[in-house]
Amino acid sequence: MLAALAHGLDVIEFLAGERKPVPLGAVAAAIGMSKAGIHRILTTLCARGFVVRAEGGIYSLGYKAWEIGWAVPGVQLVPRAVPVMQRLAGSVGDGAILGALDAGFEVVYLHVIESQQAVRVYIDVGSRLPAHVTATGLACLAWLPAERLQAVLPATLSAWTPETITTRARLLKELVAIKRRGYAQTLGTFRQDVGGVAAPIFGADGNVVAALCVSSPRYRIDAAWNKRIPVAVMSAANEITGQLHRDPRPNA
Amino acid sequence: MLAALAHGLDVIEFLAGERKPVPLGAVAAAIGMSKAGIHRILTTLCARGFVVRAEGGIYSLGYKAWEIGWAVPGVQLVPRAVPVMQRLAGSVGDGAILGALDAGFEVVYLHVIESQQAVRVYIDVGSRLPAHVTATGLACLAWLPAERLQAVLPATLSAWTPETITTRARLLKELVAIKRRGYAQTLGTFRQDVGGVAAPIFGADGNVVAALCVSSPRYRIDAAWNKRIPVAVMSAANEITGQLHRDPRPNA
DNA sequence: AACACCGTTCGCCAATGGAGAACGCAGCAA
DNA sequence: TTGCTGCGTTCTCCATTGGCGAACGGTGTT
Repeated sequence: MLAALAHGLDVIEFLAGERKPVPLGAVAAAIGMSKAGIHRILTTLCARGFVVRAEGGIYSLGYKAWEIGWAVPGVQLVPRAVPVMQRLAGSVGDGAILGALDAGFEVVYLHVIESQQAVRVYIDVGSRLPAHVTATGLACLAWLPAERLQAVLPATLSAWTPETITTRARLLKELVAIKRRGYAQTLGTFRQDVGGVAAPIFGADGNVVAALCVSSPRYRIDAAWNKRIPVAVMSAANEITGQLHRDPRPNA
Repeated sequence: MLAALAHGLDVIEFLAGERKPVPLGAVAAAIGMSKAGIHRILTTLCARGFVVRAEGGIYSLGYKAWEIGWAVPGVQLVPRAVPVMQRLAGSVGDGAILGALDAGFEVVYLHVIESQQAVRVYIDVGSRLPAHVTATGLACLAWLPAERLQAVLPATLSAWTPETITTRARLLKELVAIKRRGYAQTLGTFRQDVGGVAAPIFGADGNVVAALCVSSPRYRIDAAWNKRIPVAVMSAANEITGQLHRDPRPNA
């Protein structure tokens, strides 16, 4: 491991976590390095535009970092998913969430359209959850080629609530059911009072690239909800898939 | 400058430019380092999730990079601007672009809603242009506090077309006019056959944080366009400003 | 079967990263 | 005004470690 590079990434991650300009001393304290060392790192990062330096030596992430983020393979689907998500959120009256698998068994949220309801489910763009606790994750896993699934399945599944799927057998069985049904549904597996429905989005090569999810507070999930939402989510996800097939860009 | 860190950033930028998985050898060739060295860099980046390694040693950017991008101060306005941009694009029948000042005198495009017209103006999210050639840039500059403006004004203004503003005097005069008028308008200053209208978006602290722009092929810009578009753009920009004031998040 | 072409590992030496101390410059208090 | 304190920055030096060249091991090709 390259210490210098690793420390630089530490600094970037720290600044990202802070989400606001930070003085040099605070960075040094957080990383556990001398101010001199941090100073050199920040100087390098500034020279490359990853960090910007304001008067008096306070530092924050620069737009270069944003630029890099957009170049990650797979995220180009976001701009094309947004209009569809917008419409979905409007028609179901709840928030819409777009997530993808990363690092094997984790879900990253790529985009979020917030619900207009007073009581909403909050999810941050860029946040991560284990795949087996969320509808989004289950939808991605269900359509993963069998050997890829075996490769990413961890030895143990963490229990987030009493209702979380924690055995490999139950998970596999659930994934089969999801694939047959066409969508994933969870109720209380992530937080007890939250449920969600998710459907897969396929890239031009036919592989799952992401999943579209509508999640809602549990008390709002009733027979009527179960009748309307899955259909709406699947049709929206299919629409995005269709767009990706018609007009496949460099990546995604 | 930290060589190790700088090389790591080189690799990240290179992968970002490629926008698709790349074998180790190609990275080494592009950066101009030994395969051994690149290997260590990539290993470090993988360990931190900035890069993902596929079977057989081909590498691409990981979602961690995307996550970091969302933490850049100022980009949080994007999700809230998107619905408004969507509506704007729909009503004017052309594309909408959101851009912000970075590195002093550069405009970075934070989000793009593509026009549905057959003939469109293409702009990539994350791409950069000098502020003085684009309506977006002029709008940001016009509302910049005077001392900030002086600080970022470069000695010379590059000429992109015969119509580009290239003297400091003309630029300052134009900025005053823009501020009075409430929006910036360019015609042929970036590319001869492109024109645009942009209006500023203000953060909760009252400073310009970005500008909203509608740009169009020159031949479509006529009296009717000039009547409709500026008003629509200003009202959309104001709407975003209003949202930022009502609900100021951690940053932006 | 021999070859060519990858990515990966190994070992070595000099370059350089990082600590600590010294510096300069604010803002503040006496 | 004159110290003092808390910053960010600069300097110097030694051990660390970064990066190279070479060797290795796997794959696919001729």
